Parts: sequence; C-alpha cells; structure tokens
Amino acid sequence: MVKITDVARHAGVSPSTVSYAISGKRPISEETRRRVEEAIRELGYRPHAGARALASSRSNVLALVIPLRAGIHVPVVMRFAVSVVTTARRYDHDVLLLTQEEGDDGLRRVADTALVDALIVMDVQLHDPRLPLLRSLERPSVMIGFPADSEGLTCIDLDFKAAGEVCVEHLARLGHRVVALVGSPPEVYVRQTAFAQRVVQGFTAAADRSGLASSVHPCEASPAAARRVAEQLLREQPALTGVVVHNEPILEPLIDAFEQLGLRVPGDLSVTAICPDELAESVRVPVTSVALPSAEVGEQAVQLLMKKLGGAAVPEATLLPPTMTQRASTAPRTGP
Amino acid sequence: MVKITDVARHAGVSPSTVSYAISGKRPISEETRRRVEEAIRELGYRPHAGARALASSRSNVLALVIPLRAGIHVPVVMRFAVSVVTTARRYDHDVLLLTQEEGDDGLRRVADTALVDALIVMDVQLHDPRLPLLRSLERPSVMIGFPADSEGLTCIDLDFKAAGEVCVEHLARLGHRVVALVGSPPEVYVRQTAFAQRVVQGFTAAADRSGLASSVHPCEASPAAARRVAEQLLREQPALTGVVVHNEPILEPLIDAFEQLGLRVPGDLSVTAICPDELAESVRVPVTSVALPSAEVGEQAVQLLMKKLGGAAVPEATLLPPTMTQRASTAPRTGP
DNA sequence: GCGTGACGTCGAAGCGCTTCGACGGGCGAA
DNA sequence: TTCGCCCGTCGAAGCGCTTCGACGTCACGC
Repeated sequence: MVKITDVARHAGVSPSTVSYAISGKRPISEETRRRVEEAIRELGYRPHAGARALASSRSNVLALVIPLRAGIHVPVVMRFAVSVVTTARRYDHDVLLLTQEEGDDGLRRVADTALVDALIVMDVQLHDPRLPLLRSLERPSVMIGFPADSEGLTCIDLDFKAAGEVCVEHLARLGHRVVALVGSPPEVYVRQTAFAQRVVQGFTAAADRSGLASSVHPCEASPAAARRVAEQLLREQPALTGVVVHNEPILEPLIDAFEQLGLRVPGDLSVTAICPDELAESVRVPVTSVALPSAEVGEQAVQLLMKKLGGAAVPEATLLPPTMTQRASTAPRTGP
Repeated sequence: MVKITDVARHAGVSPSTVSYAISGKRPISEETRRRVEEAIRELGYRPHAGARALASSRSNVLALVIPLRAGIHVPVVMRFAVSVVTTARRYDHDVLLLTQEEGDDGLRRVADTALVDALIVMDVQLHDPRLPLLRSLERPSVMIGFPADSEGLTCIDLDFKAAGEVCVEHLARLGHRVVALVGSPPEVYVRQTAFAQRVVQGFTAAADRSGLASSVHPCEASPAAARRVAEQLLREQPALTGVVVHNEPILEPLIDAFEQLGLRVPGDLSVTAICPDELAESVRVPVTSVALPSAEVGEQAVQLLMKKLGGAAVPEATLLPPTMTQRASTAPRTGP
C-alpha cells in the first residue's frame, strides 16, 4: 500500500504538505501542488479511509435508512436511494445502507461508532419512534416525510397537501362537481404516515372550498380491491365524474375496472393521480398526475445534510411544491 | 466520546485487555470479562469505526453495486439488496451502496481506500467490463450472475438454464407439444446478460429433447408489446398450448392479451413463468413458476464473501437449483 | 523440586492520516 | 533600514484502536 509519506518523499515535500495540497486547507504554491499531484498519479496513491476518519473525525459516509414495509412502492424507494447516492458522490461522500428493521439500535450504532457523519431517514411516521433518538444524536439528520412535531429536526418531502389540492382544483376547473379520492391501503393510514393524511386533508379542503361533493376511500394494493372500490363508488356516488388516485399499484387496475363498468376515461370519468411520472406515462390511458419527485427529494436531502455538516443553519421544513402534468385521463365534464 | 482507555480505567485493566475481551482473540478470565462488559455498558462505550479499521485493516463494510439500467426489475434488486444488508449484519458487517454508474472508478476507489473489505457486484454481463478489475483487486468479490469466463472469480445465481428446462419439462409432462418462450426485452440480449441467454438455452434444449415445437420471442416490457407478441404467436403457431414467460412486467398483461384473443388460461393455454413468487401469486390467474430466489442469492453471496474474507476457498460457481411451484395457470393439454 | 506450558494480562508500538504551532523568507509600510 | 506580516512549508503530536512480544503465575509431569 502506498501511503502519504511515500508521496511526500517522491515529491520532495513533507507529509503535511501533501495533505494540505490534497485538502486545500492551507495555501500551497502552484509548483508544489503540481509536484504532489504528479507523485500521487505516478504512485497511484489513495488515502486510507479509516486513517482519514480517525484523524479528521469525518468518515465522509452518510447513512440511508430504507423502509421495507407493506404498502410502500418499491421503485420510488429505489429512485430515491439512487438519487441520494449520486448526489452524495458529488459531495465526495458515500452511502451506507440500513434497513428500517435495524431500528434505533442501527441508527445509534452507525452514529456512535462514527461510521457515518450524518443520517437520512425515509418513511417517517407521524409519531415515529425514532424521533427522540434523532433529536438526541450528535450527528445531523434529515427525514423524508413529516412527523407530527418536527421541532428541532430537518424534514423534506413533496407538499402532499398541496398535491391533493392541485388535483381537486384541476378537476374543479374542468367542471367536475362530484369527486372521490382513492387512497393508500388502510394500514398506511393506521400507522399514521403523514403523507397519506396530508393528501386527504388537501383533497377535502380543496373540494370544500370549491363546493364539490367528495368522498375518501382507502384501498388495498390489489386489482380485486380496486374493482371493489370502483363498484362501490358507482353505487354510492352515481354522479361521480372525477377521481384522484393516490395508490400506485392500483392506478391501472382501477381505470380498467371503471372501463369495464362502462365508464370511459376521460369521456365519462376524469382521473388524476399522485404518482411517479414514469408510472403515469406507462398506463394505457396516460394519466394526468402530480409527480412524486423522488430524485429531487433525494438530492435536496443530501444538500441539506451537507449544509448542516458545514455548520450552516437549514430550515426545519422543506416542502416541494407539486407540479401537475396534464395527460390523457382528464377532460372537461360533459353532460348536464 | 468514551474510548477504550476510559473503559479500561473503569474496569481496572489495560486497554489491550479490553480489546481482547471484546474480540475474544485471546483468552480472558471470566471475572475480567464481566468487569469489562459492565464498564462498557455503564459508560456506553462504542469502538470508533475508523480507529478500528486503521488498526486492524478491516473496515467491516461490504460494497454492493446495484444496477439501474432499463430492463431490470426493480423489486428484485431491492429484495436482493435487503437480503444482503440483513445477512451482512449477521456477520457484523455493514453495506455501502454503489451505483453501476460509478463504474470501475467507484469499485477501485472503495477498494483502494480500504473503505470496504469486499465487493458484491450485481447484473453481471457476459463480457462485463469490470471483470479485469475484479480479478486484479486485492479484495475479494462475489458476482451475481455469470460472465462468459468466470475463471478466478466467484459467481452465484439461480441456475437459469435449469429453470428454462424445468418450465418446458413441466409443460411436456402435461402433454403440450407446441411451446413458446416470451423473454426479456431485446436490449437484455444485446448486452448479453448471461441469465437471459441461459433461459433460452435451457428452454430450447429441453424442448428439443422432448420433441416439442418451440420458438423464442424477446419482448419489450410494455402491455402493448405483450399484446403484439400474443397476436404474433397465435398467428405463427396456431397449435400453441404452452408458454414460458421470462419477463416480469408483462406477465399479467400477456395473460390478459391471450384471454382477450379468446384463449383461456389454463383451459386453452398453459403459462409458466420465471419470476419472483410474490409476482406469480399476485397475478389474476396465479402462475405456475420457477422462483427467483433473490433473498437466498443475497444471503449466499454474503456468506461466500465471509468465507473468502476468512481465507477459506470457495467454489467459483454456485448455481442455485430452480424450484417450481405449481399454481393455477397450467393444466393438461385438452383437445386432439 | 524444577522445567514446561498454558493462561491471563500488560505495555508499547504502530496503523496512515490531519492539524496545530512554528519558522524562514519575502515584501510592504513606516 | 527595520519591523511586522503573510505565505508556504515542516515537524510533531495525536486520532482510538489492535496486536505483538513479554512476563508472572499456576498446575502438571517427571
């Protein structure tokens, strides 16, 4: 293994000079820097991560805790993770993967052993049991999603309330008067994941504001459940012409179900969704949707963390504004 | 930060004794071990990962390179990753997440800086550009999938050839005489990912052995493409009664397409698939399938790596035998 | 009774890097 | 001309841990 002293000798300088040439933490003459860089290249020098971490008390590694529970949409998690890794690399950091399963112990372990400098936690619940730990940890963290009380924490997510509103407002603008929200599986509400409830809030508030008749329906992530909900909606709200879907796996099955029940999309029924663009585009009838900006959330989460590591203050809450893309699944209301 | 000297003082022993008590690398009296453990608990001691890595030249971290290209099925990758993390934890290791995108440089970086002790590489191609690097690296690695030449490497995967054979043999046993394979998207074959070709080999070989008429059809991962393939099959092989599907996203759309073309599954057409059990079970007609054992592959990959890190020899190739689960999509051939 | 090991513990020497204080030389200001 | 200061570099002191050799003790066998 080639070490910093080898580089120093080869470049005719001291090890500390090599270190400063690499880190830029002290001024180094152009000439010396050149010689050092050349020596590094010629010898193929790579600083030892452990030694670095020990001496500088910075590991340049971030922890990412991913969820693995029922009701989460895997591709979204994956995109998010990839975006975190990619962004972290831009800041010369790596990413350690933890599973939700490890829980508090896992977080404490990687933080206390100085394996990581900071943490990113996904799938935050309203009363997430990890909150006290994250508050007490000496290392900065960012949460994806919002707990009930975000005091002293840093959170980021799509503004799901606004997303729900945007969907309703779009439908209202098209003249629809009776709308329904088909939401996430019941367990998602039961465990009080904030984003699901926020959508409901936004949906309901906007419907009330616009004077629309509305209803909310949690739904299992199976085609059969989708069909049941479709039938129920038609039975209970025969005047229904607008639907908002916040449940990735059943988006397509639900549209199928409506069509099989004799409703054309968007002819008889307009559908909007809150889901990744990728999914919205791949449905048979491309769906007007509010995008789930996983890549952007991941990128910003890392940037927030970098700021905190740099000692800067960051806002406690970052809500990404929803952006709606109009596709083929919505149209002005026809008929009476 | 509480360090090993604090623990030593508190327990009335020397730091080296604490170290040995923790690692068990030298015999320690029961009494001393007890005192040390108590001191650790009372002080909340956590060994500093960097210091450990520096002194022992072991970071206890594994690198996992995940693919992000088109044509791969995200949930499978995710399950695999989770199983790697979980298994690694059982061996007191953590997992660093790298993306394919980082390429050779990324691998070399984490290996050369001693950030990781060993590497797991997914989505290996027949002539994977990373092979020379992995061979030359001083750190052990395991590949998920098989390159054309696995000399000097350690590879593990489902035995896809056998999987293809098992599917055909199952259909043959049910009396089917004309079969087709609907495979992965063309790009998967173009870039010569071994597993896709292996399935074709097994499928073809078994069909020939059993004297079945057979054909092979790569297929894009879209419902529209599935429908086109279904139509084409009916046109070109009107006597077709058995289909093997090796393409997760279109499994359900393909069955839908067949049924819309007037073929009942399994009445008129038997369908088997190579896919995760989870998917096979969630289709409207549960599909007889060979499981994609991502969790098992991940677990065994880590175990292989641990053996290599322990200095033990491991087989170059590990092929997991396919296991078929019979479900509702296959039935004996009826008619003439 | 003494040599021989095994056992349990200690002290010291690093592992490879960062960082702090110091120092010489050059330059501008007084 | 001299003082002070900044620039560029060096040396040394750790960072917190593991590991190696050494040493004292005890039990055992001859």
